[in-house]
Amino acid sequence: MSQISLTFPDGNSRDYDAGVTAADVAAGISNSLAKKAISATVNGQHWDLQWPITEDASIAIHTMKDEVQANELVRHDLAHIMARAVQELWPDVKVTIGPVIKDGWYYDFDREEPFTPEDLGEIEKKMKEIINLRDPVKTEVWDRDVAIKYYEDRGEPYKVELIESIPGDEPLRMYWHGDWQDLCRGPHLQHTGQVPADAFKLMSVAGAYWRGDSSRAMLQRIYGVAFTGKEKLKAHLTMLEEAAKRDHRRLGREMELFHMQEEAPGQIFWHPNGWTIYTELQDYMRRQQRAGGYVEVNTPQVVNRKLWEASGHWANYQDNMFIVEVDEDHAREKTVNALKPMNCPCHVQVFNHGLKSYRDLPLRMAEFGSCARYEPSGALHGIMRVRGFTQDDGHIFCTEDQIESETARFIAFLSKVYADLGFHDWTIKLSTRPEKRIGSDESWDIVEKALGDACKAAGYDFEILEGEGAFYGPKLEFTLTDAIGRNWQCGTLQVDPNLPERLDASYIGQDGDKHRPVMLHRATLGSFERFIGILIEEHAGKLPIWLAPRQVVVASIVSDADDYVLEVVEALKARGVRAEADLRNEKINYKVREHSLGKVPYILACGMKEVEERTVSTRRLGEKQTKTQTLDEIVAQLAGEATPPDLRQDAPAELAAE
RNA sequence: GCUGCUGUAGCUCAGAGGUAGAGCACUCCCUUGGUAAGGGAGAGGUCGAGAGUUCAAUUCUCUCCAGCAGCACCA
Repeated sequence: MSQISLTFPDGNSRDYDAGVTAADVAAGISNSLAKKAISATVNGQHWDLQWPITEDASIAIHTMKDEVQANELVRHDLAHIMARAVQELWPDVKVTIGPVIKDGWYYDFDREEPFTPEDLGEIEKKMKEIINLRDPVKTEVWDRDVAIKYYEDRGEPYKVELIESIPGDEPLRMYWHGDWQDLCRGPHLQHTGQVPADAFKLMSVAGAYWRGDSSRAMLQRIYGVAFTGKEKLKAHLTMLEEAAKRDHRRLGREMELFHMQEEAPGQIFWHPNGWTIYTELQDYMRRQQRAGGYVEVNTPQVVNRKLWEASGHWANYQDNMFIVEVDEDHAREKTVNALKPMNCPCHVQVFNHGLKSYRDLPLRMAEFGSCARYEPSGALHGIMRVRGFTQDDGHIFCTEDQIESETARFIAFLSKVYADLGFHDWTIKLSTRPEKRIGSDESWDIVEKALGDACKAAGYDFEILEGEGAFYGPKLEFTLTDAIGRNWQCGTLQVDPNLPERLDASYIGQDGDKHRPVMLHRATLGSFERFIGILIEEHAGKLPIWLAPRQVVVASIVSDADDYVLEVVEALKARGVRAEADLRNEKINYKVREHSLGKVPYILACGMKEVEERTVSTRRLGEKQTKTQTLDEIVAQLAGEATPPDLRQDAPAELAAE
């Protein structure tokens, strides 16, 4: 038998018979490692302990201490254990697939009756029994025909379909957890007892389409989360609770920011508090865009279908548009219109009005454009996914040569905005040509390269999303990470030579001929509505003071201080601070509690002592400690702190120390 | 849009085949209290909408609407 050489992480190597398994290798090292081992990495590939190794390779044996591998195996084995538990409880249930996902796994089942929450409890119990059996996990490679016949005989049509979709040259691997069998590419643990029985939880059950195809059967998907230890599960569940506490729908209600009601599904009734955040953010963006060389425009909401036909939206996007037919009794002429789902066609109309010269390019046109999209009902989510929203939209009309510099310029713009808004952790993704596309390969080459080079020139790395571009051009997506680790795609930049063509945009070049400009669609926040949702969740409602709807509440401790409280409020308002008086007949404890829950950044309490000394007792949100400050001092301080970040440097000199 | 669940006072929720209840919030009264809930009284609901079964429906059935979770969608 031939020999192979295996190299260990410490650099040492040893010879083994070809076909040796990682389990044999571990056993050769020590008894305890043989027991503790869960898998190996062989030549960089995650490797089942049972798989034979047939050539020289690097090898590392993993134990539960190797978090990455351990998590994957635990979750993967739990998927099988759950499927086994379900089939032991309900033998008629058909199994499909069960992959590992972030923090856990899911498994899709075909079963007549839905699983109930009580069912989940039973399944969990059964899973723990299976874990305690410490059944060995075994694996074999099967012939295709044998596997298909096996599943046909067992009445598992989904498995048959799966096997049929696996390329013919790939070996089909079977795994057993005890007597229960599943098709699986592995790797898996040594035995079910290696799964920690106290570090997983079944979370929910929901419908999911077979193979993600909405025209196919709806299966029932059970989600679970699992970790390598009990404490980690607990930490995860705590994080979920934290996320629930931050839910912008709940905070929006509690902080009286907005509401929604069934007469206008997917649209927002902004209340004074919420609208303050909105306008503050919009004012900020407007200043940034002016400084960034944009001209601002505003275009119609209700636009005749002729324009949408010309732009291509009527053919490709109609299902998502609100169609507005004007009644003949009320109008001179019956017309069919649509609420604009996007601003771009209207911006081209502005561009087309009057002759444009190459000297006008790049022309950066911005609009806080109110758009309406008929989103599928199931897609709606608070103010994050709505049917009526406003984009911080912009279109840059430029030449192909200017794409790179304009892209670099936009990245710098976006970077400043995100930093001002407190987001320092964000990434760029470059989506390249999809299969279904227009335009020549040469022009795709040029434009994709321009986007990539612009990122590099701006000093940013990017990830490539192969084939994810729009049919007309590649795009950059800007994704930020929030305080609890969630990712939100907000900014975007898309290259579009198509729409100028369709809507016949042109400029006069240096040569005196007409040329076609390229359009860059770009947005920084995406939509104000969604971005405000993100901000609310990012800060758990405790917004930075410049965005906080109510920045200061001045509360009287005794009613004899009321006049002074009003004077303090006026002094703050005169400096542009959003201040309110609370003169209600309540104890200071009550007022502090209420405004703390309302996330007001500052509470200034005034009793007779403050009246006599012309001071206030300052309490910052979340701090127990209060501080006595003179009226002048607190007014100057708050006027400084409440200034938007982009205006800070212009703040009066007295605030420079802030 | 699909599957499942849900819809009772402004909010959070309880309840039953015989036309409703709690806490908080709200209004009024007492209380002027020093940093996360002082006390008392009062007002407030076509039980999501429509139809059906029934002597009787908010409760049971059906349809619709909306919300929640997931899936699909997000040219």
